[in-house]
Formats: sequence, C-alpha cells, structure tokens
Amino acid sequence: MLKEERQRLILEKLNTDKKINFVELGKFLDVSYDSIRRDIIELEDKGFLKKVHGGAVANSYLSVLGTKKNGASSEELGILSKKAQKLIENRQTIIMDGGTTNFFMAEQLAKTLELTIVTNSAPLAMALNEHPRIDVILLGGTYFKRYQITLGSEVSRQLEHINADYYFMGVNGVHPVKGLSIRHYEESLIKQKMMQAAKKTVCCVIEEKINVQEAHRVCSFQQLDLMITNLKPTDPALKDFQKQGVEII
Amino acid sequence: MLKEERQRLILEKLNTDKKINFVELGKFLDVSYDSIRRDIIELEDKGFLKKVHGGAVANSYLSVLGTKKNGASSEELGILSKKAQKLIENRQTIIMDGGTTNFFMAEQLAKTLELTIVTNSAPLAMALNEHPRIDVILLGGTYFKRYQITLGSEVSRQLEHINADYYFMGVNGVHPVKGLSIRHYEESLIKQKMMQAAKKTVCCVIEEKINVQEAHRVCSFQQLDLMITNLKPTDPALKDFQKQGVEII
DNA sequence: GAAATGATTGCATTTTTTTGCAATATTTGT
DNA sequence: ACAAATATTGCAAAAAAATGCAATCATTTC
Repeated sequence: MLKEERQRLILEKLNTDKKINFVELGKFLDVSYDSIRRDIIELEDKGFLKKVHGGAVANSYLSVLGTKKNGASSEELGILSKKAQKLIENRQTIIMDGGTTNFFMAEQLAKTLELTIVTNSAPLAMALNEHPRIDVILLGGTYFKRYQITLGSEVSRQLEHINADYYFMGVNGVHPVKGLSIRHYEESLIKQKMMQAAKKTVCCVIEEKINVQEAHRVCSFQQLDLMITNLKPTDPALKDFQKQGVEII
Repeated sequence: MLKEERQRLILEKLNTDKKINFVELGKFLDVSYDSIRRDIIELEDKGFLKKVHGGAVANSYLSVLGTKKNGASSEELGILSKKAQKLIENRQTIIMDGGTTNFFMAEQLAKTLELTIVTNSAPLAMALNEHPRIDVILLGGTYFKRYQITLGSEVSRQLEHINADYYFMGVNGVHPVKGLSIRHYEESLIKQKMMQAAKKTVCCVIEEKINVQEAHRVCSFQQLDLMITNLKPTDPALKDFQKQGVEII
C-alpha cells in the first residue's frame, strides 16, 4: 500500500468520523501502528489535521457540501424550500448566508425569478450560475475554508450598504429561550450584521436543529420575523416556540 | 510497445484506480520497472500525475479539468504551472484572477506552501480548500456568472488595500505590440487595478493565446514583468516578444 | 544504403525511503 | 500514586528510487 494512498484514506475517514484512533486505524488499513503514527505526524506537519493523544482530530477543511447529498434530510430540505419560495417575489433583494439549507434553497429557486441575492457563500453564488435572472452580489473578505464563506470586517463593511427585503439565515441551533446559535464566533457577528441589513429575517431550520443550542448566540428567538421548518406549524415539537409571538410556517 | 501507448495506458489505469504501483504496472504491461518509472517521471513533468514513493497518485482535480479541456492543453498547463511555481516562495501574497490557467495553477500549488492568495474567482478560492496553509482573500462585488468572478467598483476598492508580491494575470491574448487584451471591459479595469496592487505582474499564457488580440486592452507588453509560456524561451514564435525587454521563461 | 546520431530500454550497483519491532518514556484515568 | 494505554526513540530489514552503463532500436544524414 502506498503511503500517499494510506494518507488519503486517513483524511477521508477523518472527514466522516471527525476523529480517529491509531490502533483501530492500523487494524482497519492493515498496517502497523507506527506507520499510522508517522502518517499522522506528516499530515499534521502539512496542516491537515491535529494530532492528539491516542489519535487525531479533523482540522476540518472538509467540504460542507460533500455531505449534502444526505438522502434523509434532502426530503426535509425540499419541504423547507417550497415554503420559503412562497415568500419570495420578483425584484426583491435577499441576503443568504452559507450552509446546506441555504445552498439547497438557492438551487431550487424558480429559474424565472428575478432577484438580487447577496451572499457570503462561494458555492451558493456558483449554484446560481444557472439562474439567468438572478443577480448575485458576492461579499468579499477573508475566505473561511471550512464553510466556504467569507467573514471578517470587510464583509461587515460591505453589508452596511445593503438594504435587503429578506435575510435567510442558516443556523446550527434554534431554542425558544436561548435563541439562535452557531458554532463559529466570527460568523455569528456577520449574521448580526446581515440582520441589520435586511427588513425581515427568516430562519430555515430542519427538525434536527430544533431545541439545539450551540456556542455562539446570534440573537434571541423573538428578534426573528419568521421561522420555517419542515414540520407542520402545529407540531407539538414547536409548542414552546409558538408562545413567543414569532410567525412559524 | 511504444512509449506513448504505454503512457496512455498508465493514465487510463490511473483514472480508474486513482493510484498506481510501479512493480504491478510493470508486470501488467510486461515492461521493465525502469521504463515505468521513467514514464511516470515524464508524466509528472507534464503535470498529469503526482509521483510518490512506490508509485503514483492521481492529481486531484485533473479529471474534472480533463473533461473540460482537451489532453493537449492540459499538458501545456502542466508545464506552465511548473514554471510558475519556481517563482513562488513561502509567506508571499499573490493575486490571482479567473480563468482556467490560474485555476489549474492554484490546484497544482504544493500543499505545504504557506501563502496568502487574493482572488476574485469563486472557483479558485474553493479549489484552495485542499491547501491548509494557504490563506484566501476572496474579493467581493458583483458576481459575473459567465466567468464566475466578481467585478465592479467594490472589487476595485478592496484592491486598494492590497500590496501583493505577484499578480498572476490571466489573459485572452498577448501581442508584442498591441499588448495584453481580454474580451470583457469591466474585467480589464479590474486587471489594471490588480497590477497596481502587486509589485510584479506575471502573465501565464498558453501557445494559442500568443499573438492574439482581443477587444479590451489591459496594458502594453512592456508593462509586464514576466511572461510564462509553455514554449521554450528561445522558441521562434516568441522572437517578437524577446525584443521587448520583458523576461520570458 | 551505410554510418552517425540520438532516444529508449534493461540491468547492476549504490543510495534513500519506508516500515515494523523492541525498549523506554510519557500521558491518562481511577 | 498506580496501572493501563499510548507515545517516542533508535535500529535493522526490506522495499523502492536513483544512477551509470551498455545494448538495442529508430532516425537522420551523407
């Protein structure tokens, strides 16, 4: 087995599992513990992962979209984007940030829609190549590989000149009391700026993100204008949200 | 067995297997280990694959480009990017704009290089996801779908804060008298800005763009610091360029 | 058509890289 | 603090790469 081949397999496994164990990996690839260990050291030198006691963890330069074709959730995403499309009218300006949900929604937008979409997500901008009537503004700044979005003060500054009709916010967690939250700090700041740059903020969340709380809070649930889920608005899982006076569809 | 035939078979096998072992391949094609090894070295020089200890592995995105580009020109691109890489050193800042040449070169950059790359091309930024040590600044502005780049005054403005070591300019045509030119007007303006934002401007052109003139002139040939082509610097096709005092490699 | 030139190929030798093992040290969890 | 798990180090065997050389083959030149 080639060393490079092995290292590629290690990175692949790391991509799916997020963490690996030397001993297990040695058995799995049928090579000695030492080879694995040396591979990990090399890969760490190149910056692809972080070595820890007992194994390694992803440095996570993985493609978010790599996992997007997850059959189970694509049905949920379909329901979401149908609901979201009802809001959208011609000649509107819409801010969309990164994440699989927004990416999927952008792809699904009607080809005849005439819109301006403002985004900090490179793949989302590229997904709109096939929509001839949609103008795209790609916000520039420091490119964050893990999520394939731009972040930083330059993005923030550009948003100050934007006045959009809607902001479709992607989040990692929604909680009726703890509010909307995501994992990355810088990103939470940009999301706050995006809220200010839009008349209405809409949040599209699939079931598994409901009642989840992550490290960085973007805003309270009440600051939201609308939440879209793949569930029926009357679903009991949403009852704590219903009390808050935010429209849910 | 002809060398060319053998090399074609090697590339085919690499396409399906993603990896190759010299010894196996030698038996499979019934030629000596040394011939295989020398073939691999040649193919690596042309940029078709990456040689590693014990064999060779496929060059990540080459297959994607392979479908877009014909075999002949990806060989040219391989030569180009090898030459270009000799200029690049760790901790430099490099501006790269759109186009297949730059895209290919970005992909081919060594994974260990520590760089900051400034670009207005969304696919180029995404291609650098696999380079953990390269920081990417994605310039924001109006997204131009056809070339998947951003253009406009916002891009221009952001460039004013950049001071790069090199600008790798993609062009549609190079002419010794008429200068460098491209098809799109707005893009030509951005390229001028990019020149100002870098200490040295380098132009990578494949054979078919030499002596070609397009609608919008970016600059004169003399304003260039260096031209890289897939030809030998002494090639007669370049003799009109040689007189101009611009370095050609 | 023959000699000369140059490219290609295979082989033997030397050098380098990779790998697994064993002995020793360090970290982790209780 | 102790035992268990894991990491580090040095070393030697094995695998593979690089190099130089000679034989073969094709191409050019006269």
